[in-house]
Amino acid sequence: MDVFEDIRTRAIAGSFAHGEKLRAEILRNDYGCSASTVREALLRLAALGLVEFQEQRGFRMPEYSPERQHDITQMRIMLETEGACRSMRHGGVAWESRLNAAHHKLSHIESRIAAMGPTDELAQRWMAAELEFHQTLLSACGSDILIELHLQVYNRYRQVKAEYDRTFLHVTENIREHQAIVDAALSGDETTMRTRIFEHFERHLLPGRPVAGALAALV
Amino acid sequence: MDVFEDIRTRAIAGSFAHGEKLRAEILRNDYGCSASTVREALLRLAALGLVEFQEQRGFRMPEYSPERQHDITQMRIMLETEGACRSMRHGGVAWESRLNAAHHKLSHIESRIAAMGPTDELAQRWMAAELEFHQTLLSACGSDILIELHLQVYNRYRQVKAEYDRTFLHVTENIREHQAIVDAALSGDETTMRTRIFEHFERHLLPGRPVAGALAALV
DNA sequence: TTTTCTTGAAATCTCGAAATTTCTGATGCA
DNA sequence: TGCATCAGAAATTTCGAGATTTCAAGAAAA
Repeated sequence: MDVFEDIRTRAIAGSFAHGEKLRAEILRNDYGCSASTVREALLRLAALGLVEFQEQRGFRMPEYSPERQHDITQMRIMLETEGACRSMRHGGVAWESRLNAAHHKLSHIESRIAAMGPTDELAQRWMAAELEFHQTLLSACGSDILIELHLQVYNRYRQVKAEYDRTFLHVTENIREHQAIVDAALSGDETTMRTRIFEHFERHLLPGRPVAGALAALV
Repeated sequence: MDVFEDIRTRAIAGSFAHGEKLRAEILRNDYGCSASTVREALLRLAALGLVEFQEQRGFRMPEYSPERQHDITQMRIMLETEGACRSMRHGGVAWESRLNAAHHKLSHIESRIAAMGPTDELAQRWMAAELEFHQTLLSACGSDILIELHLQVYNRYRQVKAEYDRTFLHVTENIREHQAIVDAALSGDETTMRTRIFEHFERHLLPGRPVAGALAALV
């Protein structure tokens, strides 16, 4: 079993509490491997910001704070607007149809959740489809490093919002907002795209707080 | 000795050739520690993008390509304009004077290099002062994650430009461009700041290539 | 009561050897 | 020659034990 991948998933899905200590000696039991192997996985997660590492003091989950959520959300808005706008320029029809397909898959899952409530299996499929949609949005931007940084921020976002996600309030709004983003992509207007992405994230920002540079014009 | 820190410095300063293989068994000799300790350091560097890691195939330095340089430069422009503009809003006089001090220190070193040529000791001090200046630029932006991502990108940039840096062509232009950025900070005009940062990096972008979203307006 | 010291327990980090996987190049076959 | 196969060598990864450091609780001092 891939220890790194599995711990990463758990760290994102909220299996560990905020601030919880992660002991290699304990986690090894879940995987039947040595503590060193777990330690290796944790070190890599730490470098991605999903786990905190202090020398001689081991690993722990990051603490939750509203400021951290605001900060991460702002960064997602920034990276996704930039990436989406670049994709609009260089992606062409191929990109538009991939985006459409990703949205279709996602909204299908979201409708079922809205109708029958969130089962574990649906929640898991939603996680994958949500990531795929947002990655498709950036996929034609032409910048490897933008895509890489976005994945880092996306993972941290999921981690912060883990328990929020499980409730699936706002599914209906989500469907509408995602659709609005797809429409913006097809319209070809970058300002519309920026606005739509901002609106998608707006409710996760702290109210009454100054908003980022390039974003300010949208408010 | 801190193995991680030292290998990081070497990876940035250009001690290793592009594409060179990094064997833990070899590097351990430089530090008198076990291969596992070196491996741990390399894993962390890999997660930062300074070293490439492939499962069962070890570590190697990233290959150089003009596209990679362009990509990293664009990302630096994006993150630094964003960070600098936010700092201008929230930093106040305290930030302005810190920026002034950092620039003074940097330009002092740059003048000496321009006059007497780049000794090893001056080059090392330049590296530290250059980083400090650009970090000071972002230091009042209020976003931990922006600062963290910027450091990642900055390190990759240094790595890509390692041998270029050692020549110290353009020292004179650098002094002028850094001064122009400080002036923009004092003027309080964000558009000026964006332009100045773009001009500082312009010569490291590929000519005749479409430029990033928010940047396009400046060209 | 509060602070500092001591000390045993627990956690973290390092190590070298063993297990596993990949690489190399030599051999055999078409 | 060109291609597949198969050792042996080399590199990578895993492992558990031992060394080092931190943590926690109680005793001594202020």
